[in-house]
Amino acid sequence: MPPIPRPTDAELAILRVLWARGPSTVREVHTDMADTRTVAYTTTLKLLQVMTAKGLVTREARGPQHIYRARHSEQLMQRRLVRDLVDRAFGGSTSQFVLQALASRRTSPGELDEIRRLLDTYGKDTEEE
Amino acid sequence: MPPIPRPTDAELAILRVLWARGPSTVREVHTDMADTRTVAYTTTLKLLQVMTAKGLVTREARGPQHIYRARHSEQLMQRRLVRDLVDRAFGGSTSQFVLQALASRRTSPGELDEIRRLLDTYGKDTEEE
DNA sequence: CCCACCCTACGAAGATCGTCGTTGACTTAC
DNA sequence: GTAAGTCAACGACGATCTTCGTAGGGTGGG
Repeated sequence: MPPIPRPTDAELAILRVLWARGPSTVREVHTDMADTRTVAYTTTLKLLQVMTAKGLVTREARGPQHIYRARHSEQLMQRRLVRDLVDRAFGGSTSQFVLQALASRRTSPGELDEIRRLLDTYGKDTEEE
Repeated sequence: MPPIPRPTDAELAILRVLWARGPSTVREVHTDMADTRTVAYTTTLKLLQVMTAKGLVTREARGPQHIYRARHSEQLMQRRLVRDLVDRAFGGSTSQFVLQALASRRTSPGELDEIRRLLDTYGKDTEEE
């Protein structure tokens, strides 16, 4: 599959650990997720194997264990997910999308300012497809 | 299931038709979607039956056929989907979310202005769920 | 040497999803 | 009244997702 598949919920949870920790072993990913969800070690392992086959992560052997790392940056994957949702649920309208994002939960004045700042500094770059 | 389930891709496509058309028969939904995807009539019917069981749509009999309507407004469902994605992929950070939304595709100056206007007029209301 | 422990690999079970064929009921046209 | 068309219902199949048990290989302690 040349195109990068959309990660499932469980896969996304693992990716978030990898983005936060950087390259990690299965054990590290698994213990890091134990706070939230409780699954068997082999479940995490299997997920990572499947994700490797899908191209969502890469791995390299180090001694007896493997080091996994997210194949795509967090930002790039986030953009993909956002674009996907905008297309599927908003007919491609970014402004409608942002509107519902603001309305989806009470946004703090601090975050509103942050967003305003983003809007102002936005408009120059469009790299990294 | 008391909580409203997240619609799947196929279900969301049907919901979009219902939101655009208003209450509709299976036939109407099906022919309306024929432009995009081509599936058998019974597939659309089955989806609508499943969605009725899930509580995503309601239906009422009119003569030999049923009239289906989306149970929740488009905006409310959009907010749900957005909140869900913000939680799953952005750790709850709305500003990061909006940033990637802007970066996800080239946003036209018109839309940027529109978003700015939304930001200004935002900050008063916080009703509805 | 053998036991405990860690690692990967693999298969399989159960659930959900999308798809469609078939059936049976009801209407309408001849 | 028979044939054609429309409709809802249902079962089933293949694909995918998530979960876990089991097996097998390697390493270290006693």
